[in-house]
Amino acid sequence: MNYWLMKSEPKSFSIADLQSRPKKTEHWDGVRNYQARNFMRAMKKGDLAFFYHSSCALPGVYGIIEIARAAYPDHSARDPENHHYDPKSTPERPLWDMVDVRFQREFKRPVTLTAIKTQATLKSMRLVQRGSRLSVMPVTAQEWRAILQLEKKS
DNA sequence: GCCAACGTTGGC
DNA sequence: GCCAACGTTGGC
Repeated sequence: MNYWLMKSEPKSFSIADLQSRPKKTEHWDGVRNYQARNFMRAMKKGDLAFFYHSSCALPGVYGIIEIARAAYPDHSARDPENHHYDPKSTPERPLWDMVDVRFQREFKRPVTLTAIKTQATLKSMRLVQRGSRLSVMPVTAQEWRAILQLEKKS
């Protein structure tokens, strides 16, 4: 089983939005970065991910979601009306993928980016590396446990 | 293949 | 709104 972190702007899609969906499940579309896409392709059903809120008052990890379906073509890439439309993606050769995620739980209090940055054991986390802008990234088992520890402390 | 210009991300 | 950092595009 692998661990991940997935970013979303809560204005567009928050962990509360996911919880309110039928079966608490939604597809994670709109990823248009090759490295992030490749990470999604490496995801397996049953993997766990942190739901991270970005570009908001309090950026941080807000809860835990589960990968409910492995990567499959992101149809939003072929919709000219969609903000993430990409004409390079065709039915024969879909360029972009998405996964389905299911709500698992929301933290009582978020583990903020600030808290993560000040935690010595999380200094090497990809999230806080200089210039790291990936919206989907792997998390090690140690980092996963450290974040859960921070949740308890908060 | 180089690289300038441009677009995007995301914290602050 | 600013801006640093990075990715992508496209002319040459």
